[in-house]
Amino acid sequence: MARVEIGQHLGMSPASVSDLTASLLDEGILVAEEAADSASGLIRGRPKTRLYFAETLGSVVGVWTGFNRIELRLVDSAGRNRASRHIERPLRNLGAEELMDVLAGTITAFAEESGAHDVKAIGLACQGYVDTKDGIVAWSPVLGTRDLPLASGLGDRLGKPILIENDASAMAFAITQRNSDLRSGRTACLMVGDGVGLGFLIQGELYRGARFGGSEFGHVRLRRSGPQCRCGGRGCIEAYLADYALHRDAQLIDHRPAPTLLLPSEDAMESIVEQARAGDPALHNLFQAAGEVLGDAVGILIQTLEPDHIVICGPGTRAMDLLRPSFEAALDSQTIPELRALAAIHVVESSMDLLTEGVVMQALRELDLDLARLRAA
Amino acid sequence: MARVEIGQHLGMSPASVSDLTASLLDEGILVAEEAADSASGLIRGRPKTRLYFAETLGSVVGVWTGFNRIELRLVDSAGRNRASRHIERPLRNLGAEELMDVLAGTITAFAEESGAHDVKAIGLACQGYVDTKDGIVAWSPVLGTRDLPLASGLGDRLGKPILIENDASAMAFAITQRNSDLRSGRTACLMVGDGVGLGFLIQGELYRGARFGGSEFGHVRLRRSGPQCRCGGRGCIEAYLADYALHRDAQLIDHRPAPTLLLPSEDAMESIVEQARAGDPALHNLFQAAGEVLGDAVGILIQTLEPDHIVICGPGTRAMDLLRPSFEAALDSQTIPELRALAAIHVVESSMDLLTEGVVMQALRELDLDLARLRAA
DNA sequence: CTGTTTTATTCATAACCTGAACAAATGATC
DNA sequence: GATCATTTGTTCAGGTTATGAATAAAACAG
Repeated sequence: MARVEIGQHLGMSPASVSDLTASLLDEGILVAEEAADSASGLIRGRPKTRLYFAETLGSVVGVWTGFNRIELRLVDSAGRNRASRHIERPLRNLGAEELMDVLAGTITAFAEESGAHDVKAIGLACQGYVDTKDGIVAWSPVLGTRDLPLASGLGDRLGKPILIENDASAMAFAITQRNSDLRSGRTACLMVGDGVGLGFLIQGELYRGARFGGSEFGHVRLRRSGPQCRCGGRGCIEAYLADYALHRDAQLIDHRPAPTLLLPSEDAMESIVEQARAGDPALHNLFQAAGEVLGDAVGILIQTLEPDHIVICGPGTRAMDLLRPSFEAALDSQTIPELRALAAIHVVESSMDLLTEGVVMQALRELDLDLARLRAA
Repeated sequence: MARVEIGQHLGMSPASVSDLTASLLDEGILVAEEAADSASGLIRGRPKTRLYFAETLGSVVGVWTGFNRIELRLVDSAGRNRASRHIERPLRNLGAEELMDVLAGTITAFAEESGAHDVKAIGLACQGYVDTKDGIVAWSPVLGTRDLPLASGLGDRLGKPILIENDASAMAFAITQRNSDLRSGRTACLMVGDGVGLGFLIQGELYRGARFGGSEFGHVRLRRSGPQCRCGGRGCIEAYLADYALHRDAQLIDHRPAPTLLLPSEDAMESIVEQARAGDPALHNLFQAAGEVLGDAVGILIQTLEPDHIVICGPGTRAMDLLRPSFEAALDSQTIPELRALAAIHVVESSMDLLTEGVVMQALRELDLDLARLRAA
């Protein structure tokens, strides 16, 4: 970003920006563009010199822990992706200490094999209600324990600051960071995949509820006596829309094999979608019911929060064509048209690896703030 | 509030507060307490001298427009209540121009008979989705028209700035202004009365959705084929809990007379509640079903927003004893216990006249900002 | 009457941002 | 290719705002 643009974003005069950036450049925190790329073409005037964060300020590891998978990503302080990989590893039946040992070991091994010796912080996205201030997983559908002090546990093992975030919030953050339109006003990101989660942002900042967590919108009960959900309740939004729910119901319809690793693979889900597209009426009904629930869910969001943007994202968007007719019918039937019209609905195809991007971005931001604090001292 | 307290609230040093308040005292905007009230008792040290807004800076009229009633209140710039009254007047079948004529006439008459010649602004609370920035009623369950430019229409007639707010938001604001606990964290105020509305506050500031309106939570559909709602939909929260809904169903049970003025009076509602308390099983069931819906509604709020405080307010709290058993059962059955435990639930008995207090407070605040702008210029 | 406690004020100072003028770097034009 | 227009970035003096430290003021305690 060039100095003028920074000024416009912050509502500051160019003079101030120049002043502040000069000292940051001196300290090596920022680096100026090598310029002379020319080929700028038709713009008159002195060309902008963009400023970047130096890439030598340390790197950050972003981690997503799923039901049976760990996604890892290494990013340097300039925001460039340095390495990423994922590991199949069931985490379901581990005790608290064991879980943290496995995570710490995996992260250390990943950093080493990526040749990163300057890891400054670790960002972790996980399912459930996360106390983002104290780094505690207050409740999770996949962990047996509750009030798990994940940040301090990993911090003790790795000796680095740990940032924890709900996975849907992390994805919502990544998506809004990529699309500046979504950073103005209120944006509700509904992530459909392994589960259903909501990340809600006001003017680009993640909404925080009590204990500084996000939302457990996926476990809102839509149908009093609906299907079983893994949270223990019945009729939750998730119990219709999550991969595990769709696969469970598909198994009853056509006796396909149960997933080998507890949760269905992407291939297994694709196969359900393909067969439904090919015309299998029972599977088609499955997606019709899911679409209806999605419409009801978005309807609740509109009537309650009246967001400017609603984003439907996550692997579940793979079946959006099958969901759409019943989704739109349900949405229209339950919202006041004048209010419905105020919300723009976006479908963003995104896989789970966007999650690590989200937590990395947040961890980098925290790092920046730390830098600011260091400089102040 | 004393200077020290102002400093604590604003996170400023006493020196700065002293400096700023001195100039405001000079200009006559603030007035210092006459002190020497003594009787302070056990506190050592120099006694605080509280500062108040002068009462000579003009007054504000707060108005609530209901289905068949107009509530009015006159408050001076010191925040003291000067006059209030209410008028029975059906507003339902008026056209836009006619409605604004009636309102303007009523407000002028009220100000005159109260001897207020220094009315500086008017705050108006009304049902429906209100664009608080442009002063437009985008949608309302009681008005035929949509996108009614109420603020500019009344502004033209009265020649004064008009502030419009959703009625539930106005009541929520008044309640949080009275109880400082509710101004920290996130507070969801569910107002049950003529209709059902939600005012949601984050750190004491009203949440604004798209077009700067609030929430139409009362028209979230809880039951797919539930009872008819006045919004045109079916199974809305309001269609179970609002006075008109309870009275409509009570009429079917015991053939009581229809309300004379479209909406049931407080007496009529009291009589239903009394008979249910006395043991009428069908009426008792009515409140049981309503309590269940209230529990589901609060459950959605907890799972979606995870507020620190939930306030149930409005005339509907008159039957809280009847609602409570099914309310708590429904709430517990649909929320994750760990999340349920994070929200404190308060029941605040409040009648509709608290609404005018809410809009007056907001209008006064706007006036203060205007003052600040004037001083700056 | 002196000491303690809390509130409020004074004042020099530091931090921060800004407008205005100016320098720099490019495209456009004749 | 010299000059002008246009946009970016810098320098600098000055204004606003908040602050810490010292001090005064107003009460109670013993």
